[in-house]
Amino acid sequence: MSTEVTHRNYEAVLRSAGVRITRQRRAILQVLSEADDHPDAMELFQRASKVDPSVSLTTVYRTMKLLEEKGAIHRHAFEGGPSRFEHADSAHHDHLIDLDTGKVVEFRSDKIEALQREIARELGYDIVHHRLELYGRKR
Amino acid sequence: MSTEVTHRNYEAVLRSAGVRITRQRRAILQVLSEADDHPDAMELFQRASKVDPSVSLTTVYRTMKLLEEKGAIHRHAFEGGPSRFEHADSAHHDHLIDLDTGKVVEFRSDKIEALQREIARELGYDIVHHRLELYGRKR
DNA sequence: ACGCCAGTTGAAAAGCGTTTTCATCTGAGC
DNA sequence: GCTCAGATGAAAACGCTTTTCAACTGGCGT
Repeated sequence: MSTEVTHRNYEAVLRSAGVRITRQRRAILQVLSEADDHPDAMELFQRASKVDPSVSLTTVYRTMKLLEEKGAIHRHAFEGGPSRFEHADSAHHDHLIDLDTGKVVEFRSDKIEALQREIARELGYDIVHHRLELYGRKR
Repeated sequence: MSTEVTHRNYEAVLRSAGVRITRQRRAILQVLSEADDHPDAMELFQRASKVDPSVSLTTVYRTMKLLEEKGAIHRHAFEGGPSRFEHADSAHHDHLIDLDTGKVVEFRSDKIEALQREIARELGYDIVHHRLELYGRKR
């Protein structure tokens, strides 16, 4: 199923980057492919430890850095907390963070994206990337 | 002139918060009121040190925290760098960061603001605050 | 199968920006 | 001037992340 495929994709990314597929990395990639939330390094470490207790937090950070450089994952530094990671294969979206629960909701607005590009152009710039985060509370 | 007025405003904010106006705070407030950029704590420390060498980095942090709590300044944590501060008295705006120079350009879009509120409402949320940063390069 | 060795590992230390601790000082109301 | 809660600087602690380093191992060649 798709978990398997995604998993293999991560491995393929690393393999084609010329890095070794170790026991620890396999555990981290599995956890990563099974995650449908936005885990931070500590959460990934705890989940991966259950798959393979030999995984260290250091290696989680190293692997995330690798995957980020290869473009396989995205790193988000939401306000006042550690970096959170998510698959890069999904379509672009921004985030709404629930201030009470910490829950992260994804959304997407082509209108806003277009307006951003327009504003940047007026200022004489091309956007390389952006960060749009809404912090709110349930009505 | 306006620098004086702004300076006095900061003092008034602190005074009405029941805190003491010390030599060190006066130096920091002066530097802050003369700044028209987005300095970080280290930059404020260096500028304030010239006004009064007895100012410490610790006190800069403490004073910024105070002013932030009182709503007199805004703190921005742009990607991969220390927090940067700016006066809170200007109208709301977002930021475009020049990836080559680090320069920060302010902009404002009521259309984007309205779309953000609309999106949050559709998701069942009220926005408490948001973060919109464009990272780009000169065309 | 086996050896080799560059790449990888965990543990510990270091890094970085920021906050906290603590003993000493000082602003500002009397 | 006195007084003392509040402020200070220096140093330590903090939280997250990266780096160092000696030991280990994946995966190629044989």
